Amino acid sequence: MGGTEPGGARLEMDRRRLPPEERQQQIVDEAVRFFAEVGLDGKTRELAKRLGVTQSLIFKYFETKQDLIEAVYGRVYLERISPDWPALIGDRSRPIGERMSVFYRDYGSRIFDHDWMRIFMFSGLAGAELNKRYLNHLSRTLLEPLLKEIRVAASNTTEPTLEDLWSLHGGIVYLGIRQHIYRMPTPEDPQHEIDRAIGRFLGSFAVEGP
Amino acid sequence: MGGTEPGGARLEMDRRRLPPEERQQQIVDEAVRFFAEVGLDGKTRELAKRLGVTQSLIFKYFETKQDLIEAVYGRVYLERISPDWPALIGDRSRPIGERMSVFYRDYGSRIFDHDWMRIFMFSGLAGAELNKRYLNHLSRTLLEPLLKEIRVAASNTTEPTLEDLWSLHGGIVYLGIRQHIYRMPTPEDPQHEIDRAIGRFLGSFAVEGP
DNA sequence: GATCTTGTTCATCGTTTGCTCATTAAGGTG
DNA sequence: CACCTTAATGAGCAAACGATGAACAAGATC
Repeated sequence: MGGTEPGGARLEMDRRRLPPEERQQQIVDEAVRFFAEVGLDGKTRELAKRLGVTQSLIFKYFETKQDLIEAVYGRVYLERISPDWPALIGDRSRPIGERMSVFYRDYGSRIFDHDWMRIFMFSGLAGAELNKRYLNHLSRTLLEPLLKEIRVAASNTTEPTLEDLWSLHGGIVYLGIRQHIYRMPTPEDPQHEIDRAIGRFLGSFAVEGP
Repeated sequence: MGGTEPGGARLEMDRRRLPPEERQQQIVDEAVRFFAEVGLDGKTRELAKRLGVTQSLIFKYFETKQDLIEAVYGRVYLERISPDWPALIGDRSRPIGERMSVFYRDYGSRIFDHDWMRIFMFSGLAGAELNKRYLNHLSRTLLEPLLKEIRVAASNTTEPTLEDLWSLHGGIVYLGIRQHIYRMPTPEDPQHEIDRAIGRFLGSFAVEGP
C-alpha cells in the first residue's frame, strides 16, 4: 500500500511545503513536547529549530505566542477524561472495589503522561483557568458519583467524605508527580500500589477492596 | 529599647542607604515572594520595582540572576525539616497514631506555605537537584523510620511498605498542592482530614489511629 | 514548460532582557 | 563643618525576545 509516488499521503521528514492543517498540527505536536520540557516561557526560536523551520513560520499559523499556548492546552486536555467512566462507576453489577480499580487503572494510563503532567503543572502555576475547570469537572462527574457509590456499598458504617476521596486521589496522583515533575524513581507496577491504596480506603469503611 | 534616634537598628521603609547584610536579606525576602508568584523566569526589573530600588542594585549583591535564585532556594529550603522529628517518630512511649498526627501537624504547618509550595514546584519542574535531595532526605530520615515504627506497632498483621507510606504522604501533600498551586478551595481544618487519613492508614494495618 | 497560488524564508523592527560602569549622594568620622 | 567611604543611582550595551512584511520558491493546474 502507499507506494513511492510524489504527492502521496505519507509524511516525509525533509518535505518543505506542507498543507496548512498538517503543518499546524505538527507545530502544536512539537510545542506540546517543547513546552512540557522547558515550560511555557520557552522561546519560539528554539521551538522553530526543533521543527526544522523558521521562527516566523510559527506566527503564520498562530497570531501570538499565547494563541499557540492555548492550542497546546486544548490539545493536551483533550481526551483526558473518558466518557465511559460515569457508566463504569455507576455499574452496580460489579463490586465497587473492582470498579475503582478499573477506573484508576484507566485514569492512570491517561494522566501518568510526561507531557500532560508537566503542562498541567505549568499551567496551574501560571493560574490558567483550565486547571480549575478540569478539577471541578473531575470532582463533579467522577469523584462525587464515586463517593455516592462507595456510600451505598458501605451502607451501615461510618461514611466517607469527599475530602476522604480527594486524599485517596491525591495519593494516587502523587505517583505521577514524583515520576514526571520530580523525576524520582517510582514503583515498577503503579497499578499494584493503586489497588493497595484503594483496598486500604475501602477497608476502612468496611467494604471489600479489589 | 530602640527609640527614635537616627542610626537605630529599627528598619525604616523610606530609608535609602542600608547596611549590606540587611539589604541583601531584604532582596532575598522579596525575591522569595516574587519568584513564588511569577516563577523563576520573573524579571529582575520587576523585582527591583517591588523593592523600590534600581535594578542594577540587585546585581551589586548577586553577580548573576542564577546566584539570586540559589539564594532563594537556600532561604526557602532552610528550616523546612525539623531536627526534632526523628526523636518524635521514635518515641515509643507515645502511641504511633499520636506520633504521626503530631508529626504531620508540624510538617503541614511548615510546608503548607504559599511561597515554599510554589517555589518547590517551580524548582522541581526546572530540574533543580535540591528537590531530589530534599525528597531523598525526607524518605531516609522520616518516612523510613516512620515505616519501621508502624511495623513494630502492627507486628503480627500484614506489613505496610514504603510505597504505602508515600501514598499517605502524597494524599496529605496534595492538600497543599490544591490550595497553593491550583488555588482551589480546601478544607477549613486540614489537620482533621490528615488525622482521618492517618486513621484509615493505620486501621488497615490493625493499628489504632489518632 | 510557462503560470499561478501560497507555504516558507529572510531581513528586520521595536522592545525587553541580564548585566556593566561611571557618577551621585547618604551618612558616619574628625 | 568639611571630608571620606561606599550604598545607590542612571544611562546604556549587547544579546535575545515576540512579531511583521516583503521576497522567494515548491508544487499543483493548464
